[in-house]
Amino acid sequence: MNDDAHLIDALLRVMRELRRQFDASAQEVGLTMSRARVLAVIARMEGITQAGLAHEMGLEPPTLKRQIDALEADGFITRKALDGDARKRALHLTEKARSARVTRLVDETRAEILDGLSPENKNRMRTSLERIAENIARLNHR
Amino acid sequence: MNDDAHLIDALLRVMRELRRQFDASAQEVGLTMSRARVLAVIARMEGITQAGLAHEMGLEPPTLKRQIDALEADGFITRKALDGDARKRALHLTEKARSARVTRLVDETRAEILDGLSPENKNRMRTSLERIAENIARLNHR
DNA sequence: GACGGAATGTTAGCGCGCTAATTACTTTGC
DNA sequence: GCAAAGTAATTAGCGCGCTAACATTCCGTC
Repeated sequence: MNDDAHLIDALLRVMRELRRQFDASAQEVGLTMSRARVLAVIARMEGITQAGLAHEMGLEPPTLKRQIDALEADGFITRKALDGDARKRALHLTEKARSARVTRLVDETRAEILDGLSPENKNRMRTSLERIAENIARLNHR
Repeated sequence: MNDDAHLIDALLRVMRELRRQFDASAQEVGLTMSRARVLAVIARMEGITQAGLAHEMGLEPPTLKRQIDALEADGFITRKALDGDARKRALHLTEKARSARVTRLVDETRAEILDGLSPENKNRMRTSLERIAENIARLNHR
């Protein structure tokens, strides 16, 4: 009971600190944690649409739109019109976003944050998180 | 490597969903997750100052100030001047905040979200989170 | 007792998540 | 072929985290 509150407190606190640290690192290349994550997904799925990206990341389209605007303004990505459907816009990385600096810095920061966690612990954590996600989904559909 | 990215993605996603669900539940009594957490800490430490509360929760004072303003405006807490120090202001719950509805709803929502996680899994998660927090702190002081 | 530094709280301004509502286009069904 | 329904992207507006900068009040030292 009280322990449960403590666990959720710890989760929230760690997530805040994680974001803060990641943002501080990402600042070196002109990014934030959220924007770096957007780039990472586009790198995996070049040409994806905004709706597709929002679904892939579990974000709402308006949230994503602002990141995409900022990333485009800063020269990390481009929006291209699609032939078949005038509503959709395909997203692509620029050379700037593909540069080793960006990807390496993100990878290194992530590794440092998870340093010392055994694969078993990571797997257990993933399993617990999935369970929590299921619980929330169940609550949601009721 | 890629698995680490997946783990952090899962963490971020679950935290977003957790906040969304908690906010939806808390709306019934006119609260949000963040504000419910503030009330919970004040309940444990009646008369705490804002700086003390910020430290206790790991939040920055300006972040807390807005929650306190809102909670005071909505009649959940009161600010009282302290005798010895004209800078400090002590925080107290009102009867409204102490009502069973508020505390029970928060407890129930938390329990539902963590339903089905064994004590061992919760402990392992806490341990892993502590490790991550240590890693972040180490990065920070460098 | 006056001065400089520390602590408390506040203000201003930004990033990132959300929902609700709008616009433009596509698809479906009659 | 056209109206209705659905989909992609956008706009507007809110909550919650942050940092930077400021006023006020204490406290320690001289």
